[in-house]
Amino acid sequence: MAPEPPVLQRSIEAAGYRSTTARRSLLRLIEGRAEHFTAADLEADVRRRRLSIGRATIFRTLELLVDLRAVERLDLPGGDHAYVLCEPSHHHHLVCSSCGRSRDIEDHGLRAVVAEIARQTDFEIDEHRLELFGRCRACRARAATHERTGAAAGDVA
Amino acid sequence: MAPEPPVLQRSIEAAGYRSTTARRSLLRLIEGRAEHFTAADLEADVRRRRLSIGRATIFRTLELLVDLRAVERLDLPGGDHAYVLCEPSHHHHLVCSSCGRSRDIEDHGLRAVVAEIARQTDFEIDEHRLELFGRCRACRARAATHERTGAAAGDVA
DNA sequence: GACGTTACTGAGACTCAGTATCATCTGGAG
DNA sequence: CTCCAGATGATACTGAGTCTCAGTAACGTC
Repeated sequence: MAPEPPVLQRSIEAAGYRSTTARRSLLRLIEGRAEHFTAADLEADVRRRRLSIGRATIFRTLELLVDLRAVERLDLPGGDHAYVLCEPSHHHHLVCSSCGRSRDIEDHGLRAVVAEIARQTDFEIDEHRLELFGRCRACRARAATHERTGAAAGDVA
Repeated sequence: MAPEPPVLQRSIEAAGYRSTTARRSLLRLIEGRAEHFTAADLEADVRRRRLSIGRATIFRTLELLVDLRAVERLDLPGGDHAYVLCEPSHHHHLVCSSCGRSRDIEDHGLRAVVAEIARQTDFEIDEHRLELFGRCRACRARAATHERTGAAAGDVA
């Protein structure tokens, strides 16, 4: 939860893109988010802060960040799309379906599994995507507490 | 990999749903597809054969089949959704990005990887999705042949 | 076979994410 | 300061998927 430096902005500049007001604002908003968010969330954020940034620009910026691998687009179980800030290396995501936070996860033997599948099926696998959904420790703890104290079963969305 | 009997229809009936004309037609169309397909593909099919089935019904039927786990919805790398006919057990998909065919794949050690991730992150993982994309043997062979000549002795089907 | 219940249906309006177009603006190199 | 490609925002558009609702048909019962 450290207030991140403008790391996204540097990636953008390093890649030769212009540093514009719209982009800077969006990057700041995105960097402030711990959880995954949808394009609509981001748009709402923009409106709330009275920034005048067009919808198109929001999508363009997200696309840009996805290209730079600074943000990844993920497919939630419901079928919606969301974005998460992440490290620009190959990895996967573990998303807490209760609080929405996500964390990057490394290989953990997956590479071997994929290789094995490739061998057995005789496919040349050039892309794989693993997405995991569950509940993090904090959320489980919170749920347990609520149950015990008999707080009127408030489940969150 | 067998010339399917109306197995989908049986699932529908077994689950207590009605066997209607619209459903039967759709099921036949779906069972005739080896590759993954989008809702739009299916709709085009319907139109081509002059069947009068509403868009809503197409989506409703797909949803039904997804519920029955007879069909799975998958997220293609481009972000579109597609559906594939599949076994009603937990498994994953390996999709050939060249010919579009997909095949179900089993565990191959993935379960262990997921368990390991759960242990290390202290998440309670209740859903995971692995999708693999690549090129199947046949397509690789075909590509190689085309490169070498213009047409040669074809194996494959 | 006729009947009644109710699940299912098609048409079409609607929503909402994402894209395309285009006239205007602006960052930053020179 | 000048210049212009790259960026922007307004707006129209697209296309997937949903909702509604009046009408239809499947199927158990008599």
